[in-house]
Amino acid sequence: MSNGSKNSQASGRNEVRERILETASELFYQRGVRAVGVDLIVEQSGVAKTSLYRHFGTKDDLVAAFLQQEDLDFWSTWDRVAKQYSNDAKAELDAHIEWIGERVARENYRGCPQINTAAEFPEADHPARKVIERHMLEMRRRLKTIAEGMAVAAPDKLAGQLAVLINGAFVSMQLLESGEATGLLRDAAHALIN
Amino acid sequence: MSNGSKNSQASGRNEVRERILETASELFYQRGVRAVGVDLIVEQSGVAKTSLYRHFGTKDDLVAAFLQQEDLDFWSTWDRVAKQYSNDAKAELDAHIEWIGERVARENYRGCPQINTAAEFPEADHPARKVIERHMLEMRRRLKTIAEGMAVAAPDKLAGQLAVLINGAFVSMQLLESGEATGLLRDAAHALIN
DNA sequence: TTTAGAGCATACAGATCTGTAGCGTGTCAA
DNA sequence: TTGACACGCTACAGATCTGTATGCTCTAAA
Repeated sequence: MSNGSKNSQASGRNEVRERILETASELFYQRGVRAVGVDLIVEQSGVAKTSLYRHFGTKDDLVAAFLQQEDLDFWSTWDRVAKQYSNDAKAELDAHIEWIGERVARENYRGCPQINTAAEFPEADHPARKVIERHMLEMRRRLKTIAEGMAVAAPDKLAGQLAVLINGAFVSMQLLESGEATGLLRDAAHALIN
Repeated sequence: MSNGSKNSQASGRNEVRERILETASELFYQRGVRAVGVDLIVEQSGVAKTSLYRHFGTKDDLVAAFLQQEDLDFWSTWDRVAKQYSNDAKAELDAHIEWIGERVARENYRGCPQINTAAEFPEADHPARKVIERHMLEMRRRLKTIAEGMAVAAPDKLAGQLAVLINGAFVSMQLLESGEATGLLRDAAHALIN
């Protein structure tokens, strides 16, 4: 029972915190935040409830930490791809569209965590809200940089269109065939650029 | 206190049912479904809890009824607009984009109810799921009909792109300026058509 | 006039939720 | 060796959740 690893706190200093966050992220994403109680997170991560509250204070803060981590991972993938096309904005955009399209087509894909959580927590003062807003603005900012690299007439406008398009792909699993996303996004993006 | 109207069941035969559904819809949409308990709906609609359960069976069924009603209203607006451009697909599309853009810019806009609820209820067998899927497919179907009316090369593909774009607008309040949606959508749609 | 049923009100069962208290144990640094 | 602390475990407080039971009133139809 409990968990496989038997080291209590030997290896990493924040091993417990990470295990909680990982378990919570998986559950929050797959089932929805409000559908997952802290008791379930505690049970599945094999951790004491007191540890969860020591590290995160409240469930709302844990939700914010979840989105913060997702945000970090998302831009980390973005950066890794961007690095390969440092002087070709058009190719960089295509590459982003490709991995995003692939991600959307994955088996257990459940949409963008930021968008999903925004749907669950409308309250403007919820700690997750700040993370979500930052994430959205960052998306448009990065797309604008790429648009500027392509020397289009209105980079900010194109960035907005691309951002809307990408967000649309995140929430349109129901009406896209499996694997349709990448091609659809790419063709749409090219049409918008011209 | 309670409710203004003092007629218990005089006027409409389903007046109680409608009052419950209206109140629930408002609350579900503004606060999120899981955040709203049936007790709150009962209190705000000035109705007995037993009446709620007599009419809707379970909360999940009430959620499905909520989405069904939203679906109905949405296509009702769509049809009213479509009727005015029965022989001009391009103009019809522009008109749809306009009212959708306006809706997205509204003060208390909180996104598409279908998309929001899908984020809250991943379970494939939830009664709301059927409604959501139907709604999404209907969106693409209607856009395809319009695309065919415009005699483009690949109507279904264009319909998919437009549907993704519109869904994107529904979830991108955070990154669009107020009033930016309509113009952005229209220009993007025109670019996609050519 | 009687009867079926729609609605209201209250109370409650039973589950689940977030968060805390109290206590024992092992580790690491002083 | 001793003290600080992170962690686990159990139990619980207090709120809230969905759904049901019970009993009353009023209306509409038979």
